[in-house]
Amino acid sequence: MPTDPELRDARQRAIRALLARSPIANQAQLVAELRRQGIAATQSSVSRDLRDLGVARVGGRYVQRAGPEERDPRVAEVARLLRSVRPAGPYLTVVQTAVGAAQGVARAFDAAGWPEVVGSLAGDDTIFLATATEHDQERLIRHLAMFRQETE
Amino acid sequence: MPTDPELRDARQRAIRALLARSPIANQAQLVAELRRQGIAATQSSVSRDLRDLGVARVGGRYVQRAGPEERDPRVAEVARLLRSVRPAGPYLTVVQTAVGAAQGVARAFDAAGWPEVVGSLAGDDTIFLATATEHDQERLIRHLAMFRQETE
DNA sequence: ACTCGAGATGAATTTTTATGCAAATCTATG
DNA sequence: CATAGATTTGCATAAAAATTCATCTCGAGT
Repeated sequence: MPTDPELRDARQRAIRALLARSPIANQAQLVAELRRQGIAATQSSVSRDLRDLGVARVGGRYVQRAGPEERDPRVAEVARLLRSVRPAGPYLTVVQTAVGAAQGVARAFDAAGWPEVVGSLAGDDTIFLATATEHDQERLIRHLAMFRQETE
Repeated sequence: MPTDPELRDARQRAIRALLARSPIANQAQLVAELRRQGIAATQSSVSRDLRDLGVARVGGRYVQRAGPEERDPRVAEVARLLRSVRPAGPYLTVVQTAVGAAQGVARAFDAAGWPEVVGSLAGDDTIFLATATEHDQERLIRHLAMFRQETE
């Protein structure tokens, strides 16, 4: 039983590639396709991968989202104002922004309508974001990371 | 056990409204929310509704799609060239277009990348679209209907 | 080297979702 | 009305997906 994060990433990339080529009906089929590429995997792992990748299941099919929700343009506008994103326990995430920008950034987050955010509170250069579960926090941080990248 | 199509539509509208307000984790919860609005429903019906509405489940939550896939702008461009859409048996759908437009329209369909379309073949004013299942055909026709509407 | 903690994994299980089927209701037609 | 056909529905069940749990691997720190 390998515990290699690289294998995991390789598998997830393979899944992305497979879904990009054509939609897939269920996880068992995905496991079979991976196996044909020489990638061993179980339904358990694939289930977790699909969650991590944010893949959507629509009408009984897995499809890649173009990310209209993940890369909200209103958030992209304020991306350069982001300074840091850090979890504070499993349910609260603290975002630091440029001085005076927190209110505006928080409004952009609200506009994005990320489902994992239960509520937000903005000060001057700090935003508190509350999420309901640890998974939600992970998802939120992943969303935010997409915008952080372009500021580095 | 009512068999009323209006109740069905009302339920589906209620589901849309609920999802617009906030994402929902599973169908049982959806049934409960509906019941609180006085709408009786079973998990069976809700399952079928979600399929019919094209609602996506992402990361363990049902979310409304903004329809990036359903209302592809490349298809919208050629919408006025559409003349008719008719099923020919459960797996083949025949689209009539303006004379000479079939090739271009078919290219737009391909670009849209609708997952339910297995393959397409375009003549001069006719396109054949092959789908794998009856459900897929229904979905395809629903997709096409969205563009037909604006031509009427 | 040894121990500890943090992921990652698969088998088994639970939970959730989809569907086969028969009953019920509506529509169209004679 | 009576009847046939088309749809919708719920129940029971099958199918699929998520999660629990024990285990394994890798590294950091001692």
